[in-house]
Amino acid sequence: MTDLDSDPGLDGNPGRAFDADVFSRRCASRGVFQHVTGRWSALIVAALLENGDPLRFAAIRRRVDGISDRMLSQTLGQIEREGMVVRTVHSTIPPHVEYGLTALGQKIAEPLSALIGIIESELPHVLEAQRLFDEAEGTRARGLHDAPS
Amino acid sequence: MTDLDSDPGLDGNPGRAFDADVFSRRCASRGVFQHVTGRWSALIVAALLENGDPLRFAAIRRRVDGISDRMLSQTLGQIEREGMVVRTVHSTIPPHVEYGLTALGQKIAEPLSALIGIIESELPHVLEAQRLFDEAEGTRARGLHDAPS
DNA sequence: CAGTATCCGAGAGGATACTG
DNA sequence: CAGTATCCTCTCGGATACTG
Repeated sequence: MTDLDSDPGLDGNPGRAFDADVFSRRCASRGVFQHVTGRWSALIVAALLENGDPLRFAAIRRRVDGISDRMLSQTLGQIEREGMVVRTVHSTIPPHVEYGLTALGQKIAEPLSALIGIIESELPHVLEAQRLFDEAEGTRARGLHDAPS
Repeated sequence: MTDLDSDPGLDGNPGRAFDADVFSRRCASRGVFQHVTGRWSALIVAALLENGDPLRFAAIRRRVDGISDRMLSQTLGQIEREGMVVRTVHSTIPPHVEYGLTALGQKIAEPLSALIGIIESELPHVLEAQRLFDEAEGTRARGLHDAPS
């Protein structure tokens, strides 16, 4: 369970096999999962995976449409801390900073990228489902929705 | 791009191939992506996928540790609206309601489940990366972190 | 059992301005 | 260019209480 309290080995033993469980509220993996699936993290790592090579700050901002400087900086810091991206600074003027995926970052990014592909291709079905659902909203209270007994 | 404004076919044509792009702020797929990767949706559909069969309200609440009645109800409603789960009511006393994945829901759940598996198995590495990162915080301002010029 | 209604606080996140 | 700092808003989501 990898409890945050009665912790059997969170302290520096990365080789050990944990029985991590994101479904448990107090497992550390839950927090990591929340971050990864956060508003911006997923899009950023997916953008990096899709690009293949490292990207510069401004390039990521351009690709991840709608993100603010503040959130980009903050989110990059977070996923860097979690070992998913590496930050490389070239001390030139003007500064040149690149962000690239680590091996861990790639592993994480792959299912996210797959998810994005599925959502994009299934979007019409989702929109249609929403339309049907909302339409049925008006049709309420007239004996429906029951499973056959 | 599937703009929400100059919309070329969001109105009831699920067969048509869209050029949906989740990286575009105004593409409808962005919203769907945000919902799917929301705080609870991913855990719920993953729980349903893992279980195989439909689950009852209380069973999901038990599995998705920490979720409140309110958020479970709200999130189920949302993903039902998006066509990922089906709600089946058996009009008995006490009421018996089951939630099961649709085909679409399964497609979505699969990469999420894969992501969960990766995070759980890589958790030790993430924790170690965090430790190293935080440790380096103190080691600042002494000429480091530069890429070789 | 399976929800809905209401209230409320914390924090995610946007806008703007400033810096190395 | 690549950020940080400050402020402020607004949504998410928890607690609690009630219903069919």
